[in-house]
Amino acid sequence: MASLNVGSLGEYIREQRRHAQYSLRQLADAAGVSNPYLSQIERGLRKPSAEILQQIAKALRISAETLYVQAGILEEREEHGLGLRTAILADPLINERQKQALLAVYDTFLKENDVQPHTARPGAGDTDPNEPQTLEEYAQKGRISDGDR
Amino acid sequence: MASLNVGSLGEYIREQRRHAQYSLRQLADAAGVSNPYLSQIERGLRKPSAEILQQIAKALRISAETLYVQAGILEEREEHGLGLRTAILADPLINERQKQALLAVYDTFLKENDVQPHTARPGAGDTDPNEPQTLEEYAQKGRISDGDR
DNA sequence: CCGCCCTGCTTGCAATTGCAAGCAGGCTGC
DNA sequence: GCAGCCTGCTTGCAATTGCAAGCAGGGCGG
Repeated sequence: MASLNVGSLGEYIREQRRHAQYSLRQLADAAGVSNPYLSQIERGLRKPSAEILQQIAKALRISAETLYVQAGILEEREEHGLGLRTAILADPLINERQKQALLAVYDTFLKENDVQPHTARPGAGDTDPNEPQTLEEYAQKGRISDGDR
Repeated sequence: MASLNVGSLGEYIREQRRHAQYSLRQLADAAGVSNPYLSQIERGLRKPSAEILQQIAKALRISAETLYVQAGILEEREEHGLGLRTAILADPLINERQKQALLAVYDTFLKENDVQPHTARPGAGDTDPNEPQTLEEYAQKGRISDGDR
C-alpha cells in the first residue's frame, strides 16, 4: 500500500531547514508546531498531517507541493495523462458551474464514442463518423448565467 | 490559523463521488478506507490525513492536487489556463471535432470571466464594449474547423 | 409477511498525532 | 568552577484518527 515515505520526507525537511539557517526551535516556532514534534518528523518517527505539512512548507518558504511530492502524496508532475476530467476540475480560470458544464459536454462525447466514463479503455480510438447532436445544444447547457468575477 | 476547511472538502468529495456514480461503500472500498470513516469525512466531522486524501483522490480519478486545494492545503496554481487547453488536445478518448467543440466552449467561458485566452495581456481598458460574438458562433467555429480530415 | 441486499449513519475502541515538560550536551563569558 | 543560553532529543498524556461491528430504513422478489 504505497504508504508515505516518511523517512525521506523528514530528511528533506531537515535539509531545507539547515539550508535556511533555522534551528529546530526556530522553524518549529515559525511553523507553529512544537519543537519535539518537528524533531520527530525530521527523524521519520511520525508522519505529519496535511495541515502540519502545509505550515512547515509556509515557514520554509517552499511550495507545499514539493513537500507533498517528497512525502509521496502527490505524484511527480503527474497530469496530462490521467484525463481531461482532472484537468477540467483543476483549472482555476473557470468557475464550478462552468466546470460542470464542460464535464457534462465531455461525458456526452464519451457516451457518443461508446466509452465508459471511468473504466474507460480507449480501444481503437477511431472517430465516430456521425455527429448525433449539434454543438449548440451542448453549449446551451453551460450557458447558465452567472455574475461573479 | 486558517485551518482546513473540512466542510467544503467533504461536500466536494461527496459531489465528486455522486458524479462518478459510486455508492459510499464502493468508493470506500476503492480508496481502501472504511465506509463509516468516509461518511464522516464527507459530512465534515473528521479531517482526513494526507494519506487518506491521496487514496480518495486516486479512487475518484481526480488529481490529489485538486483535493488539497479544496481542503485549503495547497494554493491554486496559476499556470493551468494553458494546461486545460493542452489536456483537451491530448485526450485520446474524443475525436478532433469534439476537441474543437470543447475548446470553443472553454474559450467562451474564459471570455465570460474576462480572462484573456493566454495570447495577450488584457491591457488597461481595451475590453471591447460590444459583445463580439455569440456562443453559437463560437460553436460554429468548432464545427467548420473539421475541414481538415 | 419474511428474507435479502442495498443505501448511509452511529457507536465503542486501538492506534496515532501533536504537545508541555524536562533531559543531555556544547559553547561563551565571568 | 558554574551561570546562562544555545543545540537537539525523550517522556508521559490529551485529543484525534481510522476502523470493526452494528443499526435504521428503503426497495424488490418470493
